[in-house]
Amino acid sequence: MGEQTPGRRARLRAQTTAEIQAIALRHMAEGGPDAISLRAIAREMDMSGSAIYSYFATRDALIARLINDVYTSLMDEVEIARDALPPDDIAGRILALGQAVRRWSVANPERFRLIYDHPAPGHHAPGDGSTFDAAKRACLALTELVAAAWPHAEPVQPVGDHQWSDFAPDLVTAVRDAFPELPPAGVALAMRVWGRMHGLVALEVHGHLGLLTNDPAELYRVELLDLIRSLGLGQDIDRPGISKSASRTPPH
Amino acid sequence: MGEQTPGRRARLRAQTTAEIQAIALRHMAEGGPDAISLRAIAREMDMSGSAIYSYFATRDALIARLINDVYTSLMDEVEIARDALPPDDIAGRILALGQAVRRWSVANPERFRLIYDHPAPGHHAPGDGSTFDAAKRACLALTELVAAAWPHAEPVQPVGDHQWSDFAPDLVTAVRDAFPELPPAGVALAMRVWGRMHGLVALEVHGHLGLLTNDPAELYRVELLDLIRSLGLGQDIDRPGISKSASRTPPH
DNA sequence: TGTACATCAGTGAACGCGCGTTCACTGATGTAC
DNA sequence: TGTACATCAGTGAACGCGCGTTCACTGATGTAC
Repeated sequence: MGEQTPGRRARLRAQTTAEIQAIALRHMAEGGPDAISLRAIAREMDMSGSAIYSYFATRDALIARLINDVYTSLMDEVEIARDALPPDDIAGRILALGQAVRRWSVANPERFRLIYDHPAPGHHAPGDGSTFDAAKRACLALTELVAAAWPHAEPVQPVGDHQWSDFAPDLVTAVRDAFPELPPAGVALAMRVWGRMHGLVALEVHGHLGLLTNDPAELYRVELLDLIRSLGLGQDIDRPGISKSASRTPPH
Repeated sequence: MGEQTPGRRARLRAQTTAEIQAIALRHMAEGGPDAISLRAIAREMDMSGSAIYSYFATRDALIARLINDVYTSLMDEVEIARDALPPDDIAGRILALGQAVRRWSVANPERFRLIYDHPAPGHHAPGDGSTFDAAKRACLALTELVAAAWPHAEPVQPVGDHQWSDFAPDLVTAVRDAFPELPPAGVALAMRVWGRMHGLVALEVHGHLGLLTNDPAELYRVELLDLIRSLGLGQDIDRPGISKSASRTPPH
């Protein structure tokens, strides 16, 4: 009774697969990526260790899947935050995107480490393809905003020496398709914006900032404001939506 | 014959200790921090596994020592690069410091990971004291430059909400001693500068940038120029010492 | 210069651990007639 | 509706591995008289 298109077995299978991943993520959150052990996961599920092999061919396969899913969920969340603001509010969107990145990262430090630190020990990214796709997605989301800001940004940005040939061919075709007006320097700027958003967050997630300040959120907010200024959008940053209170708990 | 003050035994001892550390660093460079195995080190030195315990009480003790030494050597190198320029050339010093950070990091990716990523699995920083000192040293080096730039930077930086109470007491006293004119916002700016220098480098070291561009050095150079501009030192960045050719191999 | 003793670097066997992965298997769940 | 068969999730024992750490010890190097 109750056989949908996926089939009962298929559903149970998917559910077990999901449970394995969930436990793996929790173990990772508790003990780092090395703490992912097929035997330990099986133990927690009251299964024999070998049972996992019906779901993942190998420990590496599980980890590769986790990386993929985690990166996707980060980008989903970030894009939702960005899309909460109107497309023409570029400054607001950049701020929202940046703060979403930080929020997610601080809330999920181990997942952050999984995708941004080196892969778990012994793990070699399979084909590198998926990681590349994820990085490209992140970079493209930023490129879209930078492309919109480019007319304001170009006059106030330092002149660098960037050619199309400096970038990965895949990325180049994707960018030229989507943003025909954007020169190589714009792509470079998008990557620098990515790096700038990454820096403080990486320090915080790895515990280096917490020893020095107890208000990293404000530090990051100001950094984003300066970033927005450096994109030539300085005139937009004192609007109400961007006020301090929006990003910080009670003003005192 | 030939007994100096340290004593022959003491010298041999120091030498063996150094060799253990060197091998540990090499193993780490090859297989990540997990690849540090006391037994493997001993094997390579043609010693029994237990012999290591005359030199380090525990695996964690070895790693703690490595972190300390590596952080110190990074900061030594960085400060030398900075001091190659005259003290009043603030923009030049910032650029030199930043590029030294990147140079060292790209040349020693595993050491970078050792000090900036999470500690090796199972390793809890002993007392956190040493890591704190190292982070403080890095932050103070930047604070010195930011303090010098502050009169130029303040008018062009976004206004944030920073109090002395937002920072670690140790840091506050150190800063107020050394730079009495610098307000809390200046300390915050120093940390943001740190984060900004860290971001692109972290992405590059972890292999995320290499998939997208093959000239991360130029990306980083332009980022530093923009950073210098955002400190109000824009007028200084077109001097010869800062020209592109200084940071990049042949112009074509 | 020679002898007696203390130091201490290094040995090697052992303990106990958890791991990834393979393999021949059982028994329940679903499918076809 | 009932029977015969195929599927396949899960079992449990085993292989072989490397690890950190402890412990009682040996033998060379240094020191004191």
